[in-house]
Amino acid sequence: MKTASCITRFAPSPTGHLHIGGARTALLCWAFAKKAGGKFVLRIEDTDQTRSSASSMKGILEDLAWLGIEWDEGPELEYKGQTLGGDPRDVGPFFQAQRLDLYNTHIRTLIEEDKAYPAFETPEELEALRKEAIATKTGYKYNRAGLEVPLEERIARVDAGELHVVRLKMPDEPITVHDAILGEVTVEPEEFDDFIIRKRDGFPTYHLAVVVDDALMGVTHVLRGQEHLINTPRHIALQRALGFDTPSYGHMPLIFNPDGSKMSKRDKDKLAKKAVKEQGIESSPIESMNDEDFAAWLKDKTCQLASDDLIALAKVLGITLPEIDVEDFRRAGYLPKALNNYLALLGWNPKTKNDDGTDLERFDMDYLASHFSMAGMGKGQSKFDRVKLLSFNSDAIAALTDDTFAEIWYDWAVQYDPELANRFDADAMLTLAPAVKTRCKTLADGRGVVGFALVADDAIQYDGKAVHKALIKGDKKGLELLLGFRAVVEAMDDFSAQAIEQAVKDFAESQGVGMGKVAQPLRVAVTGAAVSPPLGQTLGILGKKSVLNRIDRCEESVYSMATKE
RNA sequence: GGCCCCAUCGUCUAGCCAGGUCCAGGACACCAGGUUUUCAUCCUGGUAACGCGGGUUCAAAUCCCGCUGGGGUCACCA
Repeated sequence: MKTASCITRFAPSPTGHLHIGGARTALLCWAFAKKAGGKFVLRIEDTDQTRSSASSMKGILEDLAWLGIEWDEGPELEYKGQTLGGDPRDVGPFFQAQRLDLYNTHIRTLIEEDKAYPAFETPEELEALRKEAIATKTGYKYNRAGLEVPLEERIARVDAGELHVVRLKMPDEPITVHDAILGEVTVEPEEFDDFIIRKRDGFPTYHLAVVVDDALMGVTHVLRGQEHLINTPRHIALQRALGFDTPSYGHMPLIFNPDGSKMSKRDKDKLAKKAVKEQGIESSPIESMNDEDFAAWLKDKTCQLASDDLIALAKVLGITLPEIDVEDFRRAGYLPKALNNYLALLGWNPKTKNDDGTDLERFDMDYLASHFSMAGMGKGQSKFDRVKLLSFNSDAIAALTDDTFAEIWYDWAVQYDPELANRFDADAMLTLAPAVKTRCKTLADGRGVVGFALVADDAIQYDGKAVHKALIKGDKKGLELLLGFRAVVEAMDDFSAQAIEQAVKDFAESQGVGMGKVAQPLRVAVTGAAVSPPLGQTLGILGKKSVLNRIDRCEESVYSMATKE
């Protein structure tokens, strides 16, 4: 095995979509490796047979690839004509379930060297002991009963095929973690018991697998969430028992919701359940689910819906689900660039000034890969501020060229908003691009900006207030100007945005009024509202015929409103 | 509850390690004004924080202690 100067890894368990917190961990691991000129390894921790799934694994790989967090080694994935992953150092496989022999070899060694031992208690027995400990308010610790069994008997029982777990004999000494972010953290031996390294089902526990794999894959730096800090002394003990080197550790602070709660996938279900109750819905409003399952889901606080069902439900309820998984952010129309930038900044700071003296906050993946350093890592937990992310995202969208925006928007729509993609093809979206780009914070927002073009000419809902203000108020000058300009439109051959703008300007001048006097009635007439993209673009998107239709329809609607008064 | 980690504007943070240049800087949000045919963009300005209490020191956001608060963890999950 060849060991590079720096090898980091991201090791998700394939039990669901990639959580946004996981994405940040992966991003910083990636950045750390890139900066050091090392390698970033992806490993799949699928030792929990009951919860792991191949589809989750695939989803996580795709999410990472979409973000642009490319792994040098690991499971292979074809993405946009590129192959990610591979095994150039021959350290695979990268699925823990395929590495059982490796783990068992090491476990056997530990047992032979009397550093680990089989234990025969059933989960039920241990649970009883644990409950007793809680009842008497003493901390629970495994009582080492497995060690009481004479060695020969242990061997005999194992050989006889009796179900057992294997536990590590924890050393009776304090263990210090030298953490790159938090400094030295020492934990006393009383805090640990002989934890399980192999389960009854023969699979290693996370602790054993992670230590063996990190060592065998040559991992030099482990960057992970702070929830693992207490595990690290266990891992160090395991490394010492196995004769492995201890890698450098860095435990980064966790990310929370703005209200301080954990960012959990369940938040989505929670919100949906609340909306269902508020709206008094009693039977399943979506086809893919029957009433029975719906009721069961509603009743059980911990019950989670499949992603597709949840999305369908949210649509019916008219609610926006909170984004928690990378997949949610993709669907909502965030750009990887903005998401990565925001994520990196959540807990890491480049500590660099821009030329104008402000702090550097906006940077891309190249910058991260060439400037990331542990020195910039913060220690405090942070809250996920969607509003700031939205700001990053709108800026990233606005900075796109029209061509790129149209391409990205179209691809997004094909995948997440087919209705939109049907109404506007890629060329139409290019026409829309200048109008939409600066007006949407996410790709999903784009729909709202061009909403006026999505309804049929005879289906426009006129905003009474806007109609009144622009067309009726005063001496009906608004309506007169509108009808006057209708003739101009009819005579136009070139119906481009520029030509329209010019025509409006010329017409206003000829009538001796300000541009607004012509523009607003026109805007209200064709969109139904007082707000829309610039007139040239608005009319251009609709096309000449549609504009004339809408002006006529508006005229009728004004007469009917006037009659009512 | 035990153990462990953390603590600067509403939020993310710079400053803290090597105390004075900090009546604390930036970003997002918010408020006001300007540009604009509306909206958005953009520009200008503004409001806003060192959790509390002790120490050490000529001097503390920065060092020490306590408290409070937040978080993690205590699985045959990872």
